[in-house]
Amino acid sequence: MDATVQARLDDFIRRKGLRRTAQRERIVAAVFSKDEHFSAEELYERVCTSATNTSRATVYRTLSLLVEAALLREIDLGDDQTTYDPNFLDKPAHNHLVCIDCGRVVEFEDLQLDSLTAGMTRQLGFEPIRQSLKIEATCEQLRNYGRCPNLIAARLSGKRLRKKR
Amino acid sequence: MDATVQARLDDFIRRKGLRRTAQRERIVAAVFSKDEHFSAEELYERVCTSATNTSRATVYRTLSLLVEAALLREIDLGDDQTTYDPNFLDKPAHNHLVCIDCGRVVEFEDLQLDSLTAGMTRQLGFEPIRQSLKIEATCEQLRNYGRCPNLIAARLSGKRLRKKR
DNA sequence: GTTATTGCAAATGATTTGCACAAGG
DNA sequence: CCTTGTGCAAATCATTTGCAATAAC
Repeated sequence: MDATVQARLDDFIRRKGLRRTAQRERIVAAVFSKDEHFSAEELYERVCTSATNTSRATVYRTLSLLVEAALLREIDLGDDQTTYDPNFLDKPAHNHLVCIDCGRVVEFEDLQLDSLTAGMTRQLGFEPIRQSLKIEATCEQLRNYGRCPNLIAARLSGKRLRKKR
Repeated sequence: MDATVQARLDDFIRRKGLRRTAQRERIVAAVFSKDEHFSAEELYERVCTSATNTSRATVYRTLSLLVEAALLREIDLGDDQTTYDPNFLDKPAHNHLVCIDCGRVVEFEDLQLDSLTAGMTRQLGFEPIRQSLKIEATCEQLRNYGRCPNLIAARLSGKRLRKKR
């Protein structure tokens, strides 16, 4: 876990008078151990091993705290569960490309995009706070070569691709 | 209801071998009677008067059909219900600005934005299909004058502003 | 007459919450 | 101690679904 995250977290805990518990430590560690997106359920599975008992309720409650502390962002990828993104402290306005075919999610930033949308927002009489661009696309690799490494990897790991109700 | 919508709908009904029922007619009429966004529940209330009986299930089922027929689009405005947008036949890639303060939703298009994102998508190895930009912003009017006509109107009509769980 | 459609009520599934017990400071 | 945090199970809430009754074609 990054020092910036640690510092911000300590500050948040102090300001809000929160307590340090084993569950929270474990959840926070799991959240920031990689910088991939995850769902609450995926996090729960990472954190609730046979040895350590952590309930879903606590996972959800801790996630809310981290979002409130601005250490984590909620994003909507079009499925029916919230996706959390631990990887944006140094990327204030990042956007997502979701592949309809292979499920890959690509994160990107673009200054030109940001200034374009900021200008539009002000023109409309608002002050921009946050933006998210979601691009849905198809995979050229899959179309041209009939296969895509990501799709194969996803199937092997049983990862959810897109679970629309 | 617009002739294009009617034609597309007729075509869809024919192709899929669907039947014309009183419920569907009523729902479709309600959907396209204005070009405002709505939730399934709002539509249900518009359509289920004392005289005519229409169940939520049928409303949901018809909404799915209309989305499948590409006559309606589902959008996510950050609350916990799907919002439907009947007003996009002539606006393929429209985007939304949601005001955190006054709840106003402004729809807009921008060709520059579209070509920018299309270029980025292709560079990443995908073919763009659909995009949605959601900008969250604060209301300058409210900040500068202490009030915003939209907020007042929304409160009077009891309209949902942002219902985050 | 078939086959699609409806309404109802029950099911689903992610998330939240009430509450009694446990644990941090 | 006193208050915050936890786990559990029950509650929510939008949406979906099974099924028997009904209505298109």
